[in-house]
Amino acid sequence: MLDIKLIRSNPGKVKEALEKRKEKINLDEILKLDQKRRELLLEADALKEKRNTVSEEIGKLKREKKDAREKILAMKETSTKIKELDAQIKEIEEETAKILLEIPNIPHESVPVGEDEKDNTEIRRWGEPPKFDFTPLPHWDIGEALDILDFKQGAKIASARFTVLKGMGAKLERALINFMLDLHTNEHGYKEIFPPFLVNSETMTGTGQLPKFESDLFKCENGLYLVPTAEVPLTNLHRQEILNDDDLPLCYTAYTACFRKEAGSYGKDVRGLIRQHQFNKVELVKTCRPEDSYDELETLTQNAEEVLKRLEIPYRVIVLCTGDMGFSAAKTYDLEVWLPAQKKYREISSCSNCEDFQARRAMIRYRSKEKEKVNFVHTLNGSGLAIGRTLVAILENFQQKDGSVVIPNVLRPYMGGLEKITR
RNA sequence: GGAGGGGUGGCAGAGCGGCCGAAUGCACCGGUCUUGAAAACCGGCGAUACGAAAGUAUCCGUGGGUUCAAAUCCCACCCCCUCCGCCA
Repeated sequence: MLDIKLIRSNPGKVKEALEKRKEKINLDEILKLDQKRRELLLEADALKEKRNTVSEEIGKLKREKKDAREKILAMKETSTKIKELDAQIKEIEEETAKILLEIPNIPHESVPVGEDEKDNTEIRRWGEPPKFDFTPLPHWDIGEALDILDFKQGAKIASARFTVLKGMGAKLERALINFMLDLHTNEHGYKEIFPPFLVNSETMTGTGQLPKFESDLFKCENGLYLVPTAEVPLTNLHRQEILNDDDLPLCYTAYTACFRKEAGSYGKDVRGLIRQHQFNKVELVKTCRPEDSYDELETLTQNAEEVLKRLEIPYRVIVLCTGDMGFSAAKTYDLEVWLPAQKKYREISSCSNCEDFQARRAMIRYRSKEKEKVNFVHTLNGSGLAIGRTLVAILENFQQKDGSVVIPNVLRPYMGGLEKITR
């Protein structure tokens, strides 16, 4: 959520920034509402002040057993007027909130301006794409041949975009989760959290999934939603709290299953594990002081990169352009892994600084030691990493001519010492 | 699912419809004392909105209602705790 004061004081700049995201938003209406609200507030406050003083006088008269009927009658009228004004103010505030909750974040000045993914810019590359003396297969072929991925069974027991992992495939998935959590907790200083996979609508609103993106979410009949990412529960852990300066930054990591409807992605990545309704992910979330957030974004991104380095999977880092960024983000780095069968880099992690956008929605604040002032924190999140896509990268990059797949060194302790998955 | 109890400031915990934004304790901040710290003593100490400021208004789980006036009375909902039932 943007600061209404920012919109009020600098509507031109806000509009310009939002246009960089190719977002057409009319700020006139919200400015008009804001103006009206302040006028009504002034009027209502004056009447309330009057009511407060007169009510006190009435109390005094009554205690002295004097007649207060005239004042009471006059206040009855004032009270009615106040009620009317309050109702109007409330309506305007609801209307304002409705608009404000649908406006995306303003991009950071360092973000390249662009239309869509073709305007994202590469920052760095790591590792060499492997050379094969045979035609590398896509992971779905490798997985089915090894009998570790079963797309048919997934479709049978659930629907399309669900997959069953079997045998060493299931174990590899589990190994990846454990390896990543161990790395982030033991070496990167994150605290491990195991949150609920279902959350309420306030929580979804706090991080920006609601109200605008309800159609992307699975909703239960009791009103709870399945989490689309652990970013949601982790960031909301401190919703409506005022945090202590000394406790920042808070660094959390969590494994959760993630659930997405993938509405609007018909025909995209229909084969394989790339785009599923349910997938596993280890997430990184930081809550920090505003002045630290861009440094924290760099280290968070490096923490995610470290996973790929240890797994020896080639990747590149790109910075998303203004037109390709998510709703809540001010700046986003994507990590993309090399997939030999597609001969392409594909997204495996997205690391964002949301600045105070989510903090303002979720009312996450901290008390600054020096200034003795309450202020919004900045929130960051990143995948560290998406498990299913990491499994894809391993299958495709470490495939052998005989159809087997070599297990990356760091995962072997998690696989009971297994070096290779064979039929 | 059934029965009972309860939601007040960072925490604990008072609160006759008007003198309650709210006692008190702890925590925290500043000061005195001390070589330094602790203790003791003195002082300060919620958030939000509007406003240049002074200030004014609002907030006692949430939403409605009664009243000139609600933390306090009424209604609905949510959450927590205890007991019973069911269950991994």
